[in-house]
Amino acid sequence: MEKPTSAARKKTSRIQKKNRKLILDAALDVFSQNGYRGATLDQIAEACGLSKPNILYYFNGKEEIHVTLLNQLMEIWLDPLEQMDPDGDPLDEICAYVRRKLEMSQEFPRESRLFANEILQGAPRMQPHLQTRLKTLFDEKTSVLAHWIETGRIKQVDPRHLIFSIWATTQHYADFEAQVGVLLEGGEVFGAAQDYLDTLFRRLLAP
Amino acid sequence: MEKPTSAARKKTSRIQKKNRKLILDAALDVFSQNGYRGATLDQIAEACGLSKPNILYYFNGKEEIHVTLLNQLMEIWLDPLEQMDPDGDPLDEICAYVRRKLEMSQEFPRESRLFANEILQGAPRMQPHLQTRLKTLFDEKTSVLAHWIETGRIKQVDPRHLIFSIWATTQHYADFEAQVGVLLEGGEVFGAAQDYLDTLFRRLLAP
DNA sequence: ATTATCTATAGATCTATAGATAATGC
DNA sequence: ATTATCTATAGATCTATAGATAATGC
Repeated sequence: MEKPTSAARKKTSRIQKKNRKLILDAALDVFSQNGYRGATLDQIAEACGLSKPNILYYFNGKEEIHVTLLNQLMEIWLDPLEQMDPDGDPLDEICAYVRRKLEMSQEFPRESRLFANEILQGAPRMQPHLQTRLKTLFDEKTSVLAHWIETGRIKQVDPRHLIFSIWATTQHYADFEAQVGVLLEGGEVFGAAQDYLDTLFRRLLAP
Repeated sequence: MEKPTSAARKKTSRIQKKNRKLILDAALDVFSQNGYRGATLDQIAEACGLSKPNILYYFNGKEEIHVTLLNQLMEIWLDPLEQMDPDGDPLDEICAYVRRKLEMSQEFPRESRLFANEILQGAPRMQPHLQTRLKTLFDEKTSVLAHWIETGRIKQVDPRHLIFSIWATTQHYADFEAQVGVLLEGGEVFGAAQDYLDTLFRRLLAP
């Protein structure tokens, strides 16, 4: 009799999977552009071609859609930093990390903006994630950087602010795309950005 | 008989000025945290202690409040870059610019977030400003930077991406404060940020 | 038999206005 | 006389549900 909660559902049919994916993709569009409160189910329904009640058949509400997106996002988001290898060449590892982050801005600008929106609003739904998964990874990798500095393999800098500056410079191209677009007026953006950021961090860190 | 439009109003009484300021300050809180669509007149009314209809006595609607804020913001926002002196010492001028921008993040985080929210959503209300005032200033200052590079007073970089990276790294501390706060857990943030960014841009540019 | 979808609508929330009343400035 | 403020509410927009119907899987 009772409608199965999406969590308790046992079998997920092909249609289930497809429609959930459709909804999440449309919701990513809408949430990343309007923020949580600015987004409406109407917009999501329009974007994915399903009716509003049909969307609520797949998700228990607006918030559940948003939270599902943020949870998925966290994994994608941490991946590039996780890949930074403590045993690799320090400068190469850092520059490869910058490159991966910049590629994420190019390929997943909506995800970047969804994340920016959430943090900008004080991370009301993501703070638990930040305090656990992100914080753990951040501490781990700043230790790696600190060790590289101690052993003289890269120059002295504050590892925490180094990471912040990598995040800031790479995500800027997705989050502030509207501004970058106006100021550069056409032309290839990411190639030049890649060259610039590579130079930036090499000159900062090369011993 | 007709209610004077706020634009056409001739005299602005003391109460006028005070209440408009109260409203704009409250609106800055609300818009910067929730974005345009996420903000409500109720929240603004609550925050400034005036009734909703009273707010609409001073402004013709939600949008007018938002636009007024953005217009004021544009001036504050361009000021630090305008101050960069073509006749000063290049490296000092650039580092002083970085310092001013970082101070803005520290002293005016709400303004930074309001701006970020607007750009994140594709700058629907600010694009005209970007295309005129900002674009003009941007072109002017990238020329100055290009000239400094040609004459060998700072190292070779793409001036446009240099400015982007200054914006990104300095504004990050205001816009992503929720994240920075979780990861640094207390302690003085801006002093260390200032040192780091000074080092970053000196090592990038010092000839 | 279960899963998926639709129409209609309840109930909450929002922007904005109407219309009356209080406070202020000549 | 003009400026400032309030109560009440119209009208639009939103989330979510009820209840019926169609499509799919044994």
